[in-house]
Amino acid sequence: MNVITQPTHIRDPASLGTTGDPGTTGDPGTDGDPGTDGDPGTTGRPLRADAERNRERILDAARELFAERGLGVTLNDIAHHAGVGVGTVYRRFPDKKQLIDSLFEQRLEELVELLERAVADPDPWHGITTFFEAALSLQASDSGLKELVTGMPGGLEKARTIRGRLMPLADELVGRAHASGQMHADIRHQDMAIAQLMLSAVIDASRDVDPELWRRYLGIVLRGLSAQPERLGPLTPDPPAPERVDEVMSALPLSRRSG
Amino acid sequence: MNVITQPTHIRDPASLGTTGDPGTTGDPGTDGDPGTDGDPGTTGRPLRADAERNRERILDAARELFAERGLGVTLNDIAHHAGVGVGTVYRRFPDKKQLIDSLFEQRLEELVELLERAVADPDPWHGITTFFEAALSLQASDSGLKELVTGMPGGLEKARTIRGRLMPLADELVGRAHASGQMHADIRHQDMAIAQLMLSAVIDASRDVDPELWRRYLGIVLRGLSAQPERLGPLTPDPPAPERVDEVMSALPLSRRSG
DNA sequence: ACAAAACGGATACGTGGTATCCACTTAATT
DNA sequence: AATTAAGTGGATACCACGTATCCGTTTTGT
Repeated sequence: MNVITQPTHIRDPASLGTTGDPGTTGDPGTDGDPGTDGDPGTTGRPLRADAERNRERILDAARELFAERGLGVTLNDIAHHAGVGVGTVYRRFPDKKQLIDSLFEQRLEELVELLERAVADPDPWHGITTFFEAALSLQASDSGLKELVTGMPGGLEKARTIRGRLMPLADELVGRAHASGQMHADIRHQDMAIAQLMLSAVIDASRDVDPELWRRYLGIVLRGLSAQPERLGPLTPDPPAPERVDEVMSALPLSRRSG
Repeated sequence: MNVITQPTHIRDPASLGTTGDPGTTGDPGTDGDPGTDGDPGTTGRPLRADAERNRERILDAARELFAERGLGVTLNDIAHHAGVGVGTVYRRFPDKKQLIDSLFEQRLEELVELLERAVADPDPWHGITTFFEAALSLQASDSGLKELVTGMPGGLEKARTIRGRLMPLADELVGRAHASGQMHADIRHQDMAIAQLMLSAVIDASRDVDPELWRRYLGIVLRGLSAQPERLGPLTPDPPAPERVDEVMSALPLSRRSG
């Protein structure tokens, strides 16, 4: 399930009314583009009160559903959850990409701030651990955010550029941790990203079994990154019960590509 | 993309010929079940020479494609790659599940052997590292195997039971490593599985950028599991170039569940 | 009261998978 | 070589599910 499925309709003008479609053949739509209706917020004209109300509702529903089920939810789902018709959603947001963009811009900004705060921490290692904890915590509570950070759904540029802003900060942070002798010498800042990726996998897989499980494996990974692992605290929480390991292992999505 | 998509056809008898389907309405098939044709290998009657040849071809193609692209490949893909028609594949293998089962039973057995050998290793830690290396190496070179080990596609029982056989062995192995003081005291055998899962994510994500990258992160994870991380060797290979981190982060499949 | 704006949801349309059917080809047997 | 059962192939039915449209109806603002 690609998060942003390729637009499929795009009715070939030549095919208008050639494939059946009883009763709709003639008379192009009156709603299709009634005077640059789309793009509210850029155009000056304010939305009608009910429209604005619905816009909010849609945004709320989208936020909730994306967080809960990831970016894979359909606009129909969102519409239903918001208590409006599909048409309303599509009038407001030309496609899912724009809806996601307008929703997550701010959330992604949070990540940057988190990392900036980590860099500013007088104790670099403390900065690193708290950053990981905070960032993963966000991802654990918001599937949509997680997918924006790891999987790059379709062509969301926003996610890419944000990752571009994170990189130099991570570099700085790792540099400081090296200087203070707390980070193992052969760790590079790129490893922070891959660590995130590994832990994201745990978040994903264990969400239903123990939503806090990632903390344990963050502990293990941090030991692997640290120059003085013996100084780090005990692992929490406990590992999954042996009977449930299977559940965790089985909860991962599978790879793509078919032809 | 679920690996084993629910069968969709299963033509409702009542709907025969009610939805159009010009020219096919009457006269049930002559090929549908000509005297228990299916299940070759259990039934005594040997296959005709060409049929047997095609069976091999299909198996080869399936092996190759599953390894290369994961269990998501369609039977049509396999048929084409084998140079036979789809019908031929479906006559030989009632559905994809059986094809997978007959292909991977042996491969999964290999994993068990690998772990048994690790348990037998006089140096438990050496056993652990070599097991991880061998198992992940297998997974890196065979997407299908990887998916059987982590994602449990649909209802493949075989994978589940194999994992059941792995567990006690892992327990034994971790016990020995504890006894020899090489494994960190608070590690449990369940953590081996989750470590696999994390590293599988790296394998998946980095396959196109650097297929050996998982070794570096295995190194980091092993440091996190070890009681004496300072004794472990340097990390290899190097991390991905900063410009390529994005590629890796973006290569992960996304979560499932829609409604 | 009236027009413009917005609504809603049935429905077209596309994609991409599974599985079928039957006219034709081929191996095995006589 | 003739016969025929076994096997083949691939166009096609069929379905699930997603996106996006269209237009009769409802609501808002003046």
